[in-house]
Amino acid sequence: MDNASMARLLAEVADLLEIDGGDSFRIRSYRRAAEAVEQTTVDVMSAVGDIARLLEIPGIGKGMASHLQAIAETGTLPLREELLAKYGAGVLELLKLPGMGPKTVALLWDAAKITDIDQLAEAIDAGRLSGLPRMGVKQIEKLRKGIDDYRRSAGRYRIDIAEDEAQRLIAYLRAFPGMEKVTSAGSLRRSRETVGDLDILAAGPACEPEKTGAAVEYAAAYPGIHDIIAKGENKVSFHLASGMQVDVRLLPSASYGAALQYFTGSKAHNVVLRQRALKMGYTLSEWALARLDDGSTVAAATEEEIYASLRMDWMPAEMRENLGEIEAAARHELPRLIELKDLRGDVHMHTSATDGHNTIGEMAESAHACGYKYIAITDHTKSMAMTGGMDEKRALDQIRRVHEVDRQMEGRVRVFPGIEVDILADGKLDLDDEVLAQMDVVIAAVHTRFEMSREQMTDRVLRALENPYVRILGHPTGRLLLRREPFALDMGAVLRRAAELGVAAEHNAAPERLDLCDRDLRLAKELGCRITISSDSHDRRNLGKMGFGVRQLRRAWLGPEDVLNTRGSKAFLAALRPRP
DNA sequence: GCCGTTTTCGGCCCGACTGTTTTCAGTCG
Repeated sequence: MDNASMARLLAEVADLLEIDGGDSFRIRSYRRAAEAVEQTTVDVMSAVGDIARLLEIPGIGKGMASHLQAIAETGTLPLREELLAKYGAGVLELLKLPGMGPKTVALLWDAAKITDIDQLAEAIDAGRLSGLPRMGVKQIEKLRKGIDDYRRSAGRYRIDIAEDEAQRLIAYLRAFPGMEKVTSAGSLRRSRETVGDLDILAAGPACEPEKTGAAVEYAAAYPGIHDIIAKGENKVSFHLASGMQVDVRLLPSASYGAALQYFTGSKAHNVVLRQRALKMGYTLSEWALARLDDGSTVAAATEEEIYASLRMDWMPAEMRENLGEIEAAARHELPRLIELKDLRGDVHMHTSATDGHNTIGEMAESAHACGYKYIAITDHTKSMAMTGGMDEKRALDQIRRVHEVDRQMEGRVRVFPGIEVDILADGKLDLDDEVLAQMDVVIAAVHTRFEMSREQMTDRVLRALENPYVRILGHPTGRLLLRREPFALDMGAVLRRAAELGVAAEHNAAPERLDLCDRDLRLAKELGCRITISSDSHDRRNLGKMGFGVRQLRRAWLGPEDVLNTRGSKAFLAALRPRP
């Protein structure tokens, strides 16, 4: 078992203990241990024999070490089994509903014998919840909506999780002799934020027609399979343990490009492309681009040949949504899209002063190792109490330390003082202007998770933008993909005002955030609002991990000139709203 | 359940906000 799975088990115990009303400090120990196991570079599975190594991991003590040993041995731990037997596994899913915490789960379990989402939905419909403590009309309505949202989003997976699964499977398939080209297609290749199912294409000698038997059997024996949906001559479909559906297609090499084009989509892109082919006297399928009259193949082996035969330039998969890319490719006017290597700095990160794991110096060194020329240190402010957010005095101390590290780096990496300042309910910022004035990078961000009308939220952000020290609007849509409802915001109004004021909008590249969806990013470009991309790193190991974020930028057709941190440090600061 | 040297016991994390409470419990980050 890998660290991540072990961490998940510990986190489950924490959740279950919370429902059970356990000691809050003990619960936190399990949570901390879960985080520790996920973060540590120690491979717990191979270290369980050596208790001293486990104890070296901060947050793991004697008790937790023996739990880890139990997990390694049995795949679970007694406390978890005991609690699962009492409450059922469904309660863990209940916790994922917005507004549903351990106390409410316990209440529902206690008073209405509700142990999973289906039972909750049924109880709501039957009106069995009204009359329960703290279950007013609004609360029940919120739960009903939460269930709907949850069910709608279930079945789609965050891109980073899908990519992980795909890479594992691809590595497995490539190990089979005669399966040479293996790649993912579909929405994963197009870099959608979420992916419904995996499309994996494989070609090579073992995938040629009538020779696929052994390769099919091999694919169907993938260790991660939960159940097989279909198994044919050139296709195997199955579910993974996570519930994700996978289609593996075996293709003759001669048709690889046609299949890759076809299964990458999108559907809308393909429809228009096939119409274009027809007008030119061709027909396009997953097997080939062929002449209508005699059926002879025009192009099939590579995507480039197919697009070229349709008198178009090849385009990156991220663009294939029928949003004008076909016309642009036909006119040979496709824009150059931003690439990871264009980035020269990262301007949003946390240190151990608040909820990060590393010092300023460590972040600076890691940035240098990533090839960055500059970073900004942007810890939290005081109203983010749980993160140890900084008050004015600590913020000033932090500025001094940042300048010190900046000097020590001797120009290898510039280190700018900054802050991720919280926007309070009235639109005011959570730090005095005199302190903000000393920061190079002031990111104003909404951290509320409370329901607020679209108008209120928009108003709140607009007011914050008026503060002259704000230079970047942090993760404006506040989306936590697939987890909670995004808060509604009039993005048009906010981005337009930001553009007027010279405030840049931040695209948070952390895969679980990706705050600006491609639609918002397109909107920003349209409204002339500049963009920054940041890792929001809380750990130096996440510095440089901007790949998924950059792929979203590419989906919005953004080029290096649209994104501010493709510029050098001076040009970057100069491009932000001027400091008063 | 973890941690530490002022401690091997007694700390550990807090503020904003909502709903339903007429004074506060619960959720969230």
